[in-house]
Amino acid sequence: MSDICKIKVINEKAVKEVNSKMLDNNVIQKLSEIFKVLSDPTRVKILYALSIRELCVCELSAILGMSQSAVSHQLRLLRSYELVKYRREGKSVYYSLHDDHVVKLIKVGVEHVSERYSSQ
Amino acid sequence: MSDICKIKVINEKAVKEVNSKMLDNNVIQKLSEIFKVLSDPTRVKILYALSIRELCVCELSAILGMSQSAVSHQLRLLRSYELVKYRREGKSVYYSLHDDHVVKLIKVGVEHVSERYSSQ
DNA sequence: CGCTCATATGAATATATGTTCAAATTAACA
DNA sequence: TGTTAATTTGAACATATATTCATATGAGCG
Repeated sequence: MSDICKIKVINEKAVKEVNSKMLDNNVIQKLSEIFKVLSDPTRVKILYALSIRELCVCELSAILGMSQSAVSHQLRLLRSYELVKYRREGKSVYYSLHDDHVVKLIKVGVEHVSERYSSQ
Repeated sequence: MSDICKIKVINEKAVKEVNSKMLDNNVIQKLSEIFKVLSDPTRVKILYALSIRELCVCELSAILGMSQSAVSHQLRLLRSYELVKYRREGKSVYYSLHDDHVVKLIKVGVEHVSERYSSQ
């Protein structure tokens, strides 16, 4: 925070240009938050699974090969971001996607990954 | 890992269906990795800034209001994922985007965020 | 060469986070 | 109502990670 580089002329131009076009801090924040949610394999699997069909915690834990507790913790997080919703049916709680915004992101991500690790 | 739920009939059907349609583990892994890169506000800012124009470390640190060291550490990470490339010009090192795959992701993310926090 | 500026790097620290374990809810059902 | 199954929750632990500080590298320049 102290040692900012000394070059003046060229910098100011570039810095000002970029600053004027930079995304709003609030948007950046929300953006990185949503990416953080998707930065965990378990959560991506859960969301993708739910994009196929509604599932209860038990089924999810079987699909993921993980403890119900771990799955439940992740579902709690996904709930807090309003990415999933749930309904109770007897003893089971069925989860589904709140909407399909996130699945779009995942699909674009899949494209990115494929383009990166196949042709190139 | 021990207590998988006891319901048999309904589950097997759902579990099998989802498992058959589930994304490859390798893809999931790579997917969450790229999302993890984007899960930090600083890195998103860097990538977005570089999508506007080529910048040296010094300019980036001015734009972000962060120490050169912190920026350099993040650039190193972005380099390791081949998201940015660089060229030396005298004492400065100029960074630019390796390609624009990631910017696509960021832009879809921005759409997601806007749709989420404006209309709804 | 010695000096300075731009950048990189390594160690250290503080903080965040994913899973496990144990215990608590909640609903069905006999 | 007492038992069991499905889920949730809280604490704890281990691991990851973003930034800082100090130092190293590397290029220009006198």
